[in-house]
Amino acid sequence: MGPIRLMLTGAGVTEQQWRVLRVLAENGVMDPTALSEASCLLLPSLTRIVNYLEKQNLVTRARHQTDGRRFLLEITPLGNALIASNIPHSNEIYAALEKQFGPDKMEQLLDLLQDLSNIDLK
Amino acid sequence: MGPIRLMLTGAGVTEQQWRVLRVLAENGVMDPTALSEASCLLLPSLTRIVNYLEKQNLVTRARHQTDGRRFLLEITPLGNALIASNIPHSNEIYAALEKQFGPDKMEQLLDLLQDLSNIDLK
DNA sequence: GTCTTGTAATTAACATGTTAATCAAAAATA
DNA sequence: TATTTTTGATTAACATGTTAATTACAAGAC
Repeated sequence: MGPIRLMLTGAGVTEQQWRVLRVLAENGVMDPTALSEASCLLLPSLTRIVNYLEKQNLVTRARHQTDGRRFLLEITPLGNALIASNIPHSNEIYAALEKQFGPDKMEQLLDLLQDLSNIDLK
Repeated sequence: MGPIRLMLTGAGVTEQQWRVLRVLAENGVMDPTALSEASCLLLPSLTRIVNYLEKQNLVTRARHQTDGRRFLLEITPLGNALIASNIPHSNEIYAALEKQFGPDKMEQLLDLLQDLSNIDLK
């Protein structure tokens, strides 16, 4: 995935940081558990990533109003700007990949992977 | 992949260490470059893994006779014993997965992944 | 209300992923 | 042959993956 890596290097974020920001941009406020699920990251990794993104003023962390265990994460305007200025290029790269691979094959592949991940051995 | 992780924990190795040992058991003597390719690891990761496996007396490292830059890696009898005593269980797990997923779908999936990895987005 | 149990998130410790820099040895070139 | 270039492997630095332990708070049971 060379082109994607290039785009991310230009944006100054890693794959995982990009994924976290993109999910937050799409979903608005989320708690760490939901965000980790949606961004395919384990909680310990997400904790470190959010710590870093918070220092860069790309996301904010606030305590939940009623449940003192939970936190609420939200992307900042700076974070949204980073996404907005790179998402077109990102989408172009994905579209080019899908076109070259074949939209039909892409759909087959995603279906098969979904089926595989639903398997519970035993 | 819970069952595989369980097996590996029982054997006392990680996924990557297991892969390196298995490839060496199947292919005999290999240099780091070939081994990294065959075990899907980048060279820096492989270097660390081989360092560890060498300390555990699971592999040996020797200089190449004619090319002073290269090394020759080989699995030890202890390493072979580790593989031999766990490979039957490993094969059972894979067979169960293939059966539950469907051998036809498994083949389709592997073919699609191979095609995808062959794509070179210019 | 106290005690127990469960849950959300973090921290700790170690292994691997990733890119760049380094080093030694081989190969190519003048 | 001396110089340059290339190659094989390692090291360095930082980010993430992974499992276990820990902490703080919430919810239930008594």
